[in-house]
Amino acid sequence: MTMMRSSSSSSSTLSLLKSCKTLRNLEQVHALIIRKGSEQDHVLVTEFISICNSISPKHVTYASTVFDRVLQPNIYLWNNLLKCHCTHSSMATSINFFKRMKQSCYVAADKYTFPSLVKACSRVLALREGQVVHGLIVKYGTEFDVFVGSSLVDLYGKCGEIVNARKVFDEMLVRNEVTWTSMIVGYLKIGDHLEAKKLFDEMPQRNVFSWNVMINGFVKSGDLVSARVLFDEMPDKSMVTFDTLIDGYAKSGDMVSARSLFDQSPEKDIVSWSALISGYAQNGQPKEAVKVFNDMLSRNVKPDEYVMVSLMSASAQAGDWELAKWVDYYLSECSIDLGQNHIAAARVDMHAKCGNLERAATLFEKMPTRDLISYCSMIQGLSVHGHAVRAVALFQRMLAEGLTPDYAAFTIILSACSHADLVDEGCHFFDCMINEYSLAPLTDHYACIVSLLGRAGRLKEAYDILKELPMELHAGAWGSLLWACRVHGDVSLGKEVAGRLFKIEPQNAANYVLLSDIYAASNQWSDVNDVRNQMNEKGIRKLRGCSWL
DNA sequence: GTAGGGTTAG
Repeated sequence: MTMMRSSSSSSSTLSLLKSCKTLRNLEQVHALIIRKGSEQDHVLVTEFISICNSISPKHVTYASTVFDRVLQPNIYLWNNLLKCHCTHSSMATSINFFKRMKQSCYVAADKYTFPSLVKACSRVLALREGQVVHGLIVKYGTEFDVFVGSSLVDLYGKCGEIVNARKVFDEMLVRNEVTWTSMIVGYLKIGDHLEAKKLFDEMPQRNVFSWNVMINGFVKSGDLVSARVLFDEMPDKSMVTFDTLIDGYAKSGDMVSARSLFDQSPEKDIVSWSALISGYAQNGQPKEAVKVFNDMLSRNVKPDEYVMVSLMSASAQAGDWELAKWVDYYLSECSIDLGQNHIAAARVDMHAKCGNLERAATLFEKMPTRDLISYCSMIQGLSVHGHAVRAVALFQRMLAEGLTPDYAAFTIILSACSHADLVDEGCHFFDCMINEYSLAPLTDHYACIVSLLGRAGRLKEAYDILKELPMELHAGAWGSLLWACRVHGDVSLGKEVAGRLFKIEPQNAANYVLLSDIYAASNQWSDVNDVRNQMNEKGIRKLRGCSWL
């Protein structure tokens, strides 16, 4: 403050302003501006707004109040606060602010006004609003500015309006790397990799963005070979370049390449660590994921929400109760926003899969709103740990809350019923799936319902469900029905079912053995012999329990 | 005399 008092000229206030790092600093300089009667100093207020914007998105309102005290804001001021709104507020807020600006008789929009406004539209793919802005751009005569043009190419490209994007691009008088890159993004967006690559090869200058965009385009389309070729050609790779390809390898399941590139990467940022951890978790190597996570901690890299979600998924898969407890504790201590549904759902899922059902239930109930994902995590947790009745009750509650179950939700509830022989409930949900939610059951759903009916001895009902379906898709369900026929000694249905199974999987010894057992159980020894002869004729050998290890 | 804009990754 002593330093502030001694400063008298506007330029020293300006440099003080530039050195502000926190809201507290800003407030102090703000007080100084007021005391010195500089509230109408356009340069100072412009800088103030810009600093507000860079310190935190939350300070847009603060910037607005300072702006509102300026009697005749000039174009710099309007444009600067418009930019704040465009980067942090909703598109509607930004457009409303722009309307206020248009009504002000002191200023006219210029070429600096529009790029951020177009970006506000492109961010939310608001094509209609973007087109209106494009009209204004022409009206104000700013369409030949390279920044304005690039923003329009970006808007149309991101909205999939490739013809309009190209039209703007072709009509521009000056194009730079950003213009070309935006055009390439447009072609990649509609999946035209050939045209994208053509532009990439044609463009006079490339920067790091252009390379990364093109590499990412190949990665997204699954063409990791082309991505790698470009990667190896690229002169000055950035962190993003490594991140993109490491993540591409990890998502495609090629953890060997992902790991090797990660090890080559000169620095490792949070995105690379996250890609590797998530890759191991998604590819069934939870232990490896945890190892990488520990390695990351030991290098003092702070995990973020992406990393924590992957780590929770790994803990859930590994069923590692101790690890789950530690992760839970870590989450409660760190600054990650635990209110987000996908994080809460992952947390519930982790505890449920690790068998800590009470903790899962507590977290589940504490969620402000429960979505389908978190319900399913909780229901599945109850089901696999033997609480089918609670699982059914929770499923009912989910329906009562008005959530719409999908295929996966029905698989979970039918399998819960099937594990606990809840026949009536299972039949009810199966019926509900078809008639109330208009979902045609898939293989897994048929397998659950048939095994459920079969174990309950309701063989005819199971048969009636299956007989109308294309057999090839449901061999498993037919097999489970045959098993039920053996358990309940139904010879005639067993013969019928086995006959069908022999047609679609003639080499599966288990079906012959089951039929032969069915005959044997009712003392039809000549039929037993017939089945054995059939097996011999077809050269099928009964598989003995064996292990390759 | 002094100020401002557009393109990439999980």
